[in-house]
Amino acid sequence: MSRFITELKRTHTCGDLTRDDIGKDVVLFGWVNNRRDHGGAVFIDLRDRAGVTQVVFEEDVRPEVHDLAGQLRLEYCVGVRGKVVSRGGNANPKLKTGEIEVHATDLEIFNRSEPTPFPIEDKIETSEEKRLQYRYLDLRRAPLQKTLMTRARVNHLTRNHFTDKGFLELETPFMVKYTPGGARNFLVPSRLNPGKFYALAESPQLFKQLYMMAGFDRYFQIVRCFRDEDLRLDRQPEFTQIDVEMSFVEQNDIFDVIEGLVVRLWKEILGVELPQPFLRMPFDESMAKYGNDKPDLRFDMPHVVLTDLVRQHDGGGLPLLEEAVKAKGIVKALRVPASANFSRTEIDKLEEYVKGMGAKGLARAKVGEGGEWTQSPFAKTVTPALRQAINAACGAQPGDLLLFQFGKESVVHTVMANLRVHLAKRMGLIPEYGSGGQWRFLWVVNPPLFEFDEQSGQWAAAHHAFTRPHDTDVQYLETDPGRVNCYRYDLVLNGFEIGGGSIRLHDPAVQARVFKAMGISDEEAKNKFGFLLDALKMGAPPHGGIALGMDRLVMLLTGAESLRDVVAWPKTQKGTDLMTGAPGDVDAKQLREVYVKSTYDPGK
RNA sequence: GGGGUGUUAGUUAAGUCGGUUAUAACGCCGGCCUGUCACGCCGGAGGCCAGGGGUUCGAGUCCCCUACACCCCGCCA
Repeated sequence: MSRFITELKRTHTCGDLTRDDIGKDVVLFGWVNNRRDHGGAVFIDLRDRAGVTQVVFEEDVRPEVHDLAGQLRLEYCVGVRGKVVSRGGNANPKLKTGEIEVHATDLEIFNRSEPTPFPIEDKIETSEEKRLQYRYLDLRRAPLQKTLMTRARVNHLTRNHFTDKGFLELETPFMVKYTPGGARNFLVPSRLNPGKFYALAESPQLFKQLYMMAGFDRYFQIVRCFRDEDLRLDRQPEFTQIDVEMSFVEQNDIFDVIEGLVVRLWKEILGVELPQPFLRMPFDESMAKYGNDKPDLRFDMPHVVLTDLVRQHDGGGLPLLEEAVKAKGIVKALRVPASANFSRTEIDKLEEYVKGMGAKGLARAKVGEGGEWTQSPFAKTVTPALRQAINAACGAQPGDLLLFQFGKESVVHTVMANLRVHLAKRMGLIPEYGSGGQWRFLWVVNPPLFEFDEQSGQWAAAHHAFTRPHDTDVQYLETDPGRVNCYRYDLVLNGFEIGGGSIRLHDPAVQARVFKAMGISDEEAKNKFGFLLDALKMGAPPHGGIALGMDRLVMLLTGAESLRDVVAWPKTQKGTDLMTGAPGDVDAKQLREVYVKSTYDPGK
């Protein structure tokens, strides 16, 4: 057998060797990244996760080793022993190790490789389907290796940060009792308890609060969470949170700790000094100017709210807008500067784009030299007064294009929020992916505690039922629930929500009033959250916390195009694993064992 | 549940107005080559054009359905 591994231990990685190592006898392990066979000399680029080193096999040194080297092909896994030699005038400046090469005296092929389904190169154009099917090959590629190494550093730095600040890394169960509200849970049938189910934890929320009640004071965990919801570019069914909870704190104390972590990560990983404190923006302002609670502030282009203006002008000759306002809808405009120079075809495409999000259309107006509107469904009927008022509100200049949405608030916000970002990408204000080197962090603060749920006709918790209302708003819990704002906060970066949390409600009396406002009876509350309500009654400290989306942080730190590029083993948009075929069938016996019967009918 | 984009050798792409043998590059196989690093040169193999149905004398190309992947809406406190 070979002396490699047992006797010949690895002395260096493929990224280590420099001019300082010339003359050394070294042992390298790795994969054949490229080969160039010149007959009498075979050149191999040997790759491991640290880098690439050129290895030379010369016929007149060790003929049998040279012959074996002739058999090498891409992705063969090999061990090499040889001498480090200067490349002199043949140095390759593209390689970290480019000043040297290894003149091989021994070679072992640990394993040959069939031709891989796609090349193991930094930039490939292979379909993501193929990449996910052979994920272990995709992960051999340097960009993904770098990303996962960055991910490991984020984990490490996070543990250091919180440990330094006196936090305890404590664990919470994944298999928990189903609690209503929030994300849909994955269910796990209980074999020992027929007909009963566990839920996979969508977050450690309740348990971390209970840690506070147990007196642990400062908790953190880098923890997997599970949500059975539809996937997106930035959403996976299992994902990782940096989960934090603290006792005896207010909102600002949470911000300090988290900003400290983020600043540290950006400094250590990117060498970027982030300005502190991060911007804080009220929820209402974010909704008005950007249409959502996760604005991308790398560019401006705010929404212009025209609802009141339309009302003041009694519709101003625009019956559609008048109707929208009367039906408690809103009217918004977006000013596209003349320099963007959209063609008619492009604007028609924009209209198709917004229709896909539920818009009825995309009303527009081109602003003329005298402020008049052309190419607009509103041009003929709008009163000059309203037109001028809208122009002024938008800051419209001749040649600008105004885009309008009106109607139901939620639709207008969704459409205009997405349109704003879509236009910015088209106008080159932000890159299609990645940060463009701009890091616009902000805290979105003071959102309402409740949302009105039209389906049930009830006020429902906008976030969760244990968020602490502002003390000054508690008085409106019974009379005007929509007016109650709360200590809830989201950390936002470049249009992505990368974290969210709240100060929790630790006062059982206020808690009871919150449940009442949501139409939840004492009995119902006890049934659903009894253990937590009990805990609140026995010396619960004031506490609050936050969870950061660790995968999203890494995605933004590395400029990855999607969460799938920062998760080692991700799921497809339908939640499947193309490599293993999960989720898969189980046989009838397994189902009987857990007292489950499938109602799925493949014929339907 | 809805809207959109895509699917052609192992891989990435081309394929005209529907026309007879579906091209190319990389990879793969065989041969040559001692300074390459996107090595080079000569030769070769490789295709259920995603699947099903339809229109047609004739379909990779036109139509319908399905599957899968991706982006978005809904959903995700």
